[in-house]
Amino acid sequence: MGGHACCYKQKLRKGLWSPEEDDKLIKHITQFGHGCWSSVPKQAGLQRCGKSCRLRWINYLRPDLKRGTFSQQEEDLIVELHAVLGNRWSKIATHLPGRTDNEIKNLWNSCIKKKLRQRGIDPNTHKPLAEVDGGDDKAPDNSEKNSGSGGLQLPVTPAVAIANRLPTVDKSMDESTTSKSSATPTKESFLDQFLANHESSSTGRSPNPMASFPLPLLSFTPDYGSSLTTSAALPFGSNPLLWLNQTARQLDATPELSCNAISAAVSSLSTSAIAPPSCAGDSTISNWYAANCNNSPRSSVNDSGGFMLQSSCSFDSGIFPWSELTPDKDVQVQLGGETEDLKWSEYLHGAFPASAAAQAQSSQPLDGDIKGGSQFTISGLSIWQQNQQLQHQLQAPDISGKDFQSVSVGFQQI
DNA sequence: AAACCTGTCAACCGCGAAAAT
DNA sequence: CATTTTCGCGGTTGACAGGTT
Repeated sequence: MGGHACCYKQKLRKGLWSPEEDDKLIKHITQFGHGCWSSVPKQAGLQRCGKSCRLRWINYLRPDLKRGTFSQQEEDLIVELHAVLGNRWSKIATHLPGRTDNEIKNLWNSCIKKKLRQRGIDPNTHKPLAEVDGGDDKAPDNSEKNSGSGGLQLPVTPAVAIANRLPTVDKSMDESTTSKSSATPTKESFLDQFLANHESSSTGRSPNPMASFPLPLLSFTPDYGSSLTTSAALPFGSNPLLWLNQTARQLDATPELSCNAISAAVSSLSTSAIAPPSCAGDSTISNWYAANCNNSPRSSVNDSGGFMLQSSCSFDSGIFPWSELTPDKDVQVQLGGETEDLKWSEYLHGAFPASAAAQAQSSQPLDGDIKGGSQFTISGLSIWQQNQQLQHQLQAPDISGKDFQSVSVGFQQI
């Protein structure tokens, strides 16, 4: 195998990352942002190429990553999105907050494909295997196979049924944020709006974080095992909090509405960030990092099968960039209409490894090429503990409608 | 107990697009 | 406008762990 030209030239390290390297990278990025990736390794003192640093950060070290097993609803959503978007993993990943394209790609190749085949569905075309010649492993060509233009429409999965009704999916559609409004809420308009909302949220700066609620789509996917019913779907434009309350009542009356369904719903209430998992009652990133950021992924996986409730914290949908933060600058934190003053340095102490925080207090940004992409929204971390409580409620195996109502109250507080 | 098989996942590679020069 | 650099994406590889024979 060849290597990167830059790796050859500079004899850079390859392969697995050591904890020390991770530490360096985290410290550097939490202080200065990534800026130009090619300059990161030099500035962080790493013998890696910038590409490798970027990958490590995006796929493993970012604090807003949701780790652990995929829920059934997440898998369903991936299947649905794959039927529409094909192997555009990064696009699909934008609809699953806290998941990386690499993670989704791996899941698809190792798990979902097999499951679909076992159900007699061709994973590439999303059509019954019997109807697919050869069943080869070529990725779907969205603009052709899924457009459903002409020819006999064979029985297909709900996902491809929807996809077939869509206009040709091409790049221009991906980038479009315009949504077609329809007087009658057909499935087509549902999906159109779903995608439009997701596309707008995929920028990380969606004005309406509720726009990416996945339920309407999931409600069409009984074949994939979703336990959601149409009645549990959130109508677009409705108030999610009202929906939560209403669904809470349904829960009491409908115990078969599974916890997973709820988790999938609530997990999409905010698309911007994920609270680090497995740290209930111990809510610092340093602890989370100690528990999760090592080179033994198998030991760091949260196997609860549940989901991680998201806060409004994000490195990508930031309120202010790192470069604008000075160590003792007072920041105002929005908490559901209330503002809370705290010092940035205190905040760092509470949220990051002490060493990184200490360095942050004594350092200034390296140069002016820090990009907006390395921004950090402070509000989410400050409400972390609230999220931990909500996580506890939502991860309970037999969640009740009463619990769900308290979740709704919790969101109102957020 | 050893060899083999299988699944998972982090990381690498090459390419194209976008941005910078 | 051409060239170079940087970034992001999707495909692929290889290490590792656990299971099976």
